[in-house]
Amino acid sequence: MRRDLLITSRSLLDEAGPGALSMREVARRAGCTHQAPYHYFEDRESILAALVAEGFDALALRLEAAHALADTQGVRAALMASATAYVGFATSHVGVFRIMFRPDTCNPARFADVREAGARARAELSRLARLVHGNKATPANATVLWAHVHGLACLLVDGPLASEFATDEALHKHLEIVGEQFADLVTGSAPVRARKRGPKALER
Amino acid sequence: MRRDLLITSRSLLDEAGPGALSMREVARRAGCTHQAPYHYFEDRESILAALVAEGFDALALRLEAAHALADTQGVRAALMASATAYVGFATSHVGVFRIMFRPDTCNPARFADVREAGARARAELSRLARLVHGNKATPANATVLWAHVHGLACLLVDGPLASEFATDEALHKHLEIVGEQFADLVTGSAPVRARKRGPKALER
DNA sequence: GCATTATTTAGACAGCGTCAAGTTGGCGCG
DNA sequence: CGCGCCAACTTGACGCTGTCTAAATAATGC
Repeated sequence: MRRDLLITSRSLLDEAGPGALSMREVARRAGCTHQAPYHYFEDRESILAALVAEGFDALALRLEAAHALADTQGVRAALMASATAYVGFATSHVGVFRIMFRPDTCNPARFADVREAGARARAELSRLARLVHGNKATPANATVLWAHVHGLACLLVDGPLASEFATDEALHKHLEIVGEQFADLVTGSAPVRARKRGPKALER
Repeated sequence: MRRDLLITSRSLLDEAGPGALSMREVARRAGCTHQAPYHYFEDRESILAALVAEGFDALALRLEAAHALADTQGVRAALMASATAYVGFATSHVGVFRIMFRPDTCNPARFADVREAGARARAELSRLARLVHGNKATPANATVLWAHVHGLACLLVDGPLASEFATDEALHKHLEIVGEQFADLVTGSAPVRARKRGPKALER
């Protein structure tokens, strides 16, 4: 039943946003009385917290898988895969992603499991920064990296960019361009010598 | 009175988040009955929309001022100032910034002025991208730029990074480091040239 | 002074989260 | 079997919310 409530809640979240997720609506859809969910969740926020924690875990998992590509396909591939993983998670779990970084909707201070799952995801990003920058990696490197993928995900999920990339193909194509550019940026000057524009790249 | 309601609303938003901004609480603080605000705003969302539109305008203004630095202090300075302006706006207008990119709280589709103000702010970012990348600027350039500052702002405002930069000095210091790095990244090889070749950086 | 309009008020309604208390059904134990 | 017990769930209430309707007051133009 607990599982049922969570599934119901998630679809509610995806369909109509956190504002539409009411204790009573969840109960209604789950086919029980308005008070039944209180046996599994202390309050409304606890339902959201459970979903958020799950979300962070899923995100960490995706990032981990992307990281693993480094062995077979190189650092750059791992970096781009990570970016795609982050953004991909956001766009395919819109409802949950939206509230994962909203302390006024789901306050991590209240939920240890949210904090822990969040830390796992974050650690994965730091690990990626170390992969990219080697021993010289600083916290700022990780921040820049995180900020970039997070910003992209936010803008896509919350509209401003989404309207321009309605279809999945358009989105994917753009992700590749931006991802390329992003990889260039994060890896620093390295791609300049490595990539397409050739020698001329140095002077422009 | 309309002004009064907006001011009251904004402080409410800053103090306790959008969830605490109720039509009735605003009325209470403004010292009128619970129905009076309806004469100036169609519904609750309209109050938020008015604040959001103001927010986008203020943001555009800040970005414009930062952009102007390009003439006297160079492109790089303008770029860093823009980043600081964006993040600075977010951290000093937390309440409003939080809802500026939340379609489920303030839906731009409903409010033309929100869309227009948003477009102005966005145009300012595109202009910045053109400044940085010259004629070769692509939409992707602007997107990368926007994503980066936006991500940074979000992470700072919504907690994950805020906890690490409690004091203003710490934040400012970090912003400089990240800003530097960010400027390096976005300008691609430019900073390399700028640093090594000096004055020639101006020629472009 | 009067009519019209802009403001503001009062009251009602359904829906919300949540507290308190009651009901049901299954399990171990004497 | 009867008993207590505990978990799962129901029922009913409370004050809060946004918003509809209608009435009352204040301001304005003639």
